[in-house]
Amino acid sequence: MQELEHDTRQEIDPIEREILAVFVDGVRVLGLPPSIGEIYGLLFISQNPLSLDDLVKRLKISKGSASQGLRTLKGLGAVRETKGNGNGNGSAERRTYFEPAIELKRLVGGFIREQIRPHLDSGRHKIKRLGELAHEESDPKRRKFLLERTDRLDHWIRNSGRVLPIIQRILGQ
Amino acid sequence: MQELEHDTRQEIDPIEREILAVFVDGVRVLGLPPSIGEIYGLLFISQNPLSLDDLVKRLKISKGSASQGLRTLKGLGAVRETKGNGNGNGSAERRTYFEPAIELKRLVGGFIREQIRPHLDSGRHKIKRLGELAHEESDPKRRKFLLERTDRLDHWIRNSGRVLPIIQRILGQ
DNA sequence: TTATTTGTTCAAATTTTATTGAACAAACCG
DNA sequence: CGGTTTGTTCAATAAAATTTGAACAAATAA
Repeated sequence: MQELEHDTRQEIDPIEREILAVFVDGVRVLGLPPSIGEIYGLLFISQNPLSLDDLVKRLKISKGSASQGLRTLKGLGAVRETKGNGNGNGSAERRTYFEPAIELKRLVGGFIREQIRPHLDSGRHKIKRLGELAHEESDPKRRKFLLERTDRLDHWIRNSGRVLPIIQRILGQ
Repeated sequence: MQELEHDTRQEIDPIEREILAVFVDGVRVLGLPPSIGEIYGLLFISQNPLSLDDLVKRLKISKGSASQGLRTLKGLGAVRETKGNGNGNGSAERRTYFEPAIELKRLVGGFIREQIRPHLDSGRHKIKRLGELAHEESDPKRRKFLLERTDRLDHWIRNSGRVLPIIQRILGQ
């Protein structure tokens, strides 16, 4: 079957290249790999949904990278799938197309859910356990000190948890 | 000169080991290397200030790592120097000792100042430039779309900036 | 049925980041 | 002065994270 054109020029022009760079920098701050910044960035500046294959061709990355990157982005709620005719004509299409979620609220929510909450939760558990261990310290002075410090850690975690919904509320406009 | 004992036992016991692990995990989330988590962690659970040499011996890390880690932590405002007699006896001491800043407010403030603000600022500049580039796009439809998107990026950055002082306020108790 | 398209997985290769350790400098001591 | 202590720097090395690409599976088509 003949490949139809649908805004999938091959080359990435200079302004696109710069936008991608901004996203690569952005996701690095969040602890995500460059390929994810490129994938999300290209979706962000594309007027039509793109398929995995489009990403591979235009970004010149491997299918493996594209597949894993899309999985992560889906997990973050940062991309949506639009099954079928993403190419705009009426033909049947079984390929999956992707478009970016561009509402900051949604992006932040996904990041908090996937990357922050799990760490806070596991942190809370570990610190709870630390408190128990501290109780077993034999030297009373040392025990008091350790309990003080584990208690402080506990406060840190609690306060961090409290701040998240507020962040979401402020960014959700 | 004879080395005096001042709570600088050589070995790290199991509870200390676990606390260090919590800090190593914690700083990884912030994009900092493990050695920094270990250094801050050991200071956090020490009842006396420690010298660079104490860190090297107890954590079994190189002098280079300890020196660079301490520099980063100082830059973040996460450790303070206490020049001179950190060992508690009255003897003259020219070695520098370090203690951790344990107020969450201060830690968060330092992190925002050193790691978040600079990225937001450079992001703002890059995005401003992207907007200018988008104006030069020749295809009117494409230009409109790109301006829409760069404008959205601009809003993201602005909102992110707005949230920081609020975070600091909430965590500052 | 076989051939083709679409996408996933994961071991190996690559790239990036962190750590080491030796050379160096500065400050103090005798 | 020479010797020692304290700490920094940075090129080389080690370790960790990312990316590739080939093997594989599932779904459709012929």
